[in-house]
Amino acid sequence: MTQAKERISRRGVDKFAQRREQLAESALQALAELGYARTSLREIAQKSDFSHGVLHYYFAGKVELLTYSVRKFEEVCVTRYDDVVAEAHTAEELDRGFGAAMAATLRTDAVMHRLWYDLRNQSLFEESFRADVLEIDDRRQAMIWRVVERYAELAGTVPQVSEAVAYATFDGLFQQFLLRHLAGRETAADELGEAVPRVLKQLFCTA
Amino acid sequence: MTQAKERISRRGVDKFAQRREQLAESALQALAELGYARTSLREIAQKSDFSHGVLHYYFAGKVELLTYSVRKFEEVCVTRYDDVVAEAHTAEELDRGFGAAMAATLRTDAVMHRLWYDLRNQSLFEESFRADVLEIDDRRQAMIWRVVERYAELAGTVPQVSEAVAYATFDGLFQQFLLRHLAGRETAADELGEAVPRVLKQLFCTA
DNA sequence: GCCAAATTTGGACAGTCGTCAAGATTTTCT
DNA sequence: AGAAAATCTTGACGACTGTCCAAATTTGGC
Repeated sequence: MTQAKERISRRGVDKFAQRREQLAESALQALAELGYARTSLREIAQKSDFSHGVLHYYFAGKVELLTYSVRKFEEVCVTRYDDVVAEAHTAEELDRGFGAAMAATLRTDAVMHRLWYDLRNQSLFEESFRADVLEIDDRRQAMIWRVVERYAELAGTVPQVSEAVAYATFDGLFQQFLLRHLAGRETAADELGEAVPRVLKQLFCTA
Repeated sequence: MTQAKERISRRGVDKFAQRREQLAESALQALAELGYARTSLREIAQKSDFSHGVLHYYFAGKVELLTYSVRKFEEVCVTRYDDVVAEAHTAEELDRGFGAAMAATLRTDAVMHRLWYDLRNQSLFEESFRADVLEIDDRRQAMIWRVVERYAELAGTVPQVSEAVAYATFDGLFQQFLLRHLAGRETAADELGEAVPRVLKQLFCTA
């Protein structure tokens, strides 16, 4: 019997925590492929190199595994556009770059974002994930706001909408084109990349 | 043995179809409460006055029941703001009314919209609902566009965004405040009602 | 009121699910 | 190398799922 807390391997790396990472990775893989409703512990184990029983050695139960996986998911999700912000030197560079980055995300990471929306929705029904989901959502909102603020700086204007509204706008945009993209519309990513700069500019319009 | 198609009762009303409606209603009730992932046929039957076996008398299986229910759901969902459009005589009346209507929807029908987002997300994983979901989404988009067009008419301007972008914007807005609302933030509906008119006006800004 | 058709019930079925624990295996330390 | 601890496998459990069906019940035409 081993408690999770007091675990230090000889070489200083925590092997226990390492396995948890590894299993959470497999969990995310299964979730992204199948969706929350159809992902079982046995499916997750099959994506890993272990048998299904091992999950209860590293996690107290399904909810802890999934909660941990959601937290891990966060890391990929909340810093995506930061280098676009860092590298842009003009407002036009920024809005074009932002649009291109979102389009690229849609093209390459569609299934991961499908998972994100699925988990966020589950949090509307289940209390368990809600806190983590809200925290991730806040950090995504902050990520978008960094883009908006940088644009304001570069263009010498001030945003006319709140942080929440700016995030809701781009998130809704992405989700909409994700739906179209996964439904097979080839042009979805291009359309998104084209729409984003225009919407960004519009956030600064004085009505 | 009775086939569904050739069924006409004495009084002209189709009792078979009536039961299907009734059961689909119970299905929607269960789905809205529990979410797609946790809704079973026995749960649905328990919401109705029947036993679980009857579902296979009126529907070929679970997917047909759910598909039928999704279609029924559509009716509630795609004409919600039409009277706001009809009654507004000035641009200001329209944007205020639209905001108030969305806020009211958030307050009274939060669980139904939670269901809608859940089903739309399921369609990203399962082929079965996708066609119906896309059709409903198109009609919701058209509903939003009617508001935008009417506003253009009243204000004497022309919208600067496409139909898809306009819909994505308001849908993202609603979804974001729905999350906050269901997470317990009391002010969410008010904030939404306040944000909507401003966003609507901004769709007409020439960047 | 009778009989056949339509409808409803409740249980059985084959799977799958999360959970758990006993035993086999591997790793680590002396 | 041998003992102890950590790790992994395997099979079992009770509960739940969608599906199907035989029997019970209700309905409608005569």
